[in-house]
Amino acid sequence: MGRSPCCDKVGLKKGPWTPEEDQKLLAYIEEHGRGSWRSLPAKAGLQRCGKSCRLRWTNYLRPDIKRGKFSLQEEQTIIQLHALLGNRWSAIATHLPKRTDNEIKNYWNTHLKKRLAKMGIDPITHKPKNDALLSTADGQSKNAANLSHMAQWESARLEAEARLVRESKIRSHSLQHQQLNPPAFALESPTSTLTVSEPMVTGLGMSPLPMVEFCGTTSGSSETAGVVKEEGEQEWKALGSSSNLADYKEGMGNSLSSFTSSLHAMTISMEGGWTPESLRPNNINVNDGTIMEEGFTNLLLNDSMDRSLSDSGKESDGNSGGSGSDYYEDNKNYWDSILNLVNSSPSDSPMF
DNA sequence: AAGTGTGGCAACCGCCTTATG
DNA sequence: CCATAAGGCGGTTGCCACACT
Repeated sequence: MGRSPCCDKVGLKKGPWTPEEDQKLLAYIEEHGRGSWRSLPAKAGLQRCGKSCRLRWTNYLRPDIKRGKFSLQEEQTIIQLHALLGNRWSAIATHLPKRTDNEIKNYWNTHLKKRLAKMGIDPITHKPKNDALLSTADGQSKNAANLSHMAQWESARLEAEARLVRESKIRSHSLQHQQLNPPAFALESPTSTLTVSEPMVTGLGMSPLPMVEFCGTTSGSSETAGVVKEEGEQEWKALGSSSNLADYKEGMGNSLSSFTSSLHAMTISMEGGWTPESLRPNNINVNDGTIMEEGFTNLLLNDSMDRSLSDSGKESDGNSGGSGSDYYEDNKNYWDSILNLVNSSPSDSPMF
């Protein structure tokens, strides 16, 4: 019944890995491949449990890991994907080849979360904090507008989440289809497999939407998707023609576009300040190709600026170590660069 | 120079899902 | 179909290095 008993944990070493242990694990995997993590420690001569070996390998020893400082581009990707996916680090890591979910998680917790918090952005919901929005100089009319904007913000986020759920449902439905008709295109990373099918009509009132799938490397998912994995593979590889690559890029762009276009809509509505007029639906033009980035940037910066102004005379809290205008410029550039990424065509995006 | 505080990161823990007999 | 182990994932902890007092 069931599998053979798990490794007994008596006498197994814990804590930091020594260079000797690393060498043993590396040597074994290079020679034999990963195989079963449970049996690996004994075969490799390690006094560790399989789980510990797997973690050490995936988070540190894997040859295709990029270490060191995160680039601005990577930061942007993390922030955007976290807005969409939340703390699904493995899913986020799918879009950052050579970075592990653990590394991304640590970087988020130690750097990005704090930075967003400092800027008055709730790192969990990715929307401006209530007090930040409500701390504007003049009174109630703006408060009402701000609350409306917050509702729109949340609405945009929920819409994106709903779309993800829809796609997930479609995915499960399409797995059978894929078994008969392998996907037109597939990407895979050492830790996950991503497949994209041809665009399909996904439901009532929805435009054709390429279907994007995120599959773990659990045995079966790759096979189901019609992808053959190679152990020790060091680079992502694209299976398919360049035209299919274009389809994939377009699909990924559409996948994220729900959330970002909603942000853009809000951006436009915010332009010119927090006025009731700006909230009218016809002021929201999602299809407008020219996105007014300044509005969103200003939203992100309003809080710090407001506080900076209202606290004039007081010492700044050391957010940037510089003057208020320096801080404003830094943040503005930061968020503008994020918006540039969002607004650029998918083919321009380094993400895709 | 010594003590203390803080940040960063590797590793562990526990839960959940998947695979297997 | 059920029980159970393996694998995967996210949250948390603990250690180490560096900064500050």
